[in-house]
Amino acid sequence: MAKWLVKSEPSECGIEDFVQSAGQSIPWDGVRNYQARNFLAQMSEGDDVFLYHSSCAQIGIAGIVTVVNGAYPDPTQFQPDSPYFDPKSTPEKPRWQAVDLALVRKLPRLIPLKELKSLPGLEELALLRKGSRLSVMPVGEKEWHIIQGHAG
DNA sequence: GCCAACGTTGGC
DNA sequence: GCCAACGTTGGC
Repeated sequence: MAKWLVKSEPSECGIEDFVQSAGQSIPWDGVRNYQARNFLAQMSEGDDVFLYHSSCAQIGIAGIVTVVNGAYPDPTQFQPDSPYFDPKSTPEKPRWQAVDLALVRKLPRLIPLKELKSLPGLEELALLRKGSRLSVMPVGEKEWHIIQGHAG
């Protein structure tokens, strides 16, 4: 099973939203970057995903979620009122994808970005590469275990 | 708020 | 196809 990491501002959708959704899935929509979209499309049911909090007071990995529904056309691209509306996309040829995610567990403590940067063996992690703005990215098995082991 | 890095757009 | 201008991301 593949492993992934998704970024989100907790004010938009963070680990607390998953905790409060009580096992219900949350649509992961609004991704409007082609590289991120391509990774979304590769997600399969049962894949595990790190949830990363960005642009906030406590930046870092906050929890683990899982893919409960693989990629489907992101409905927000067809909604004129949505901030994610894309007039160039059509239902016949949808441009953007979404997946459904649900909580696995909130980490006992958030792993701060600074700490991730200090961990040996994470040099390949796209998250830590300079200038990386990718919001959906694969995580290697090795990196996954390093991070999860560190989370305790 | 600042600013570096990046992605996208659009004129040519 | 090139590339400058612009908008966005995201850490600090």
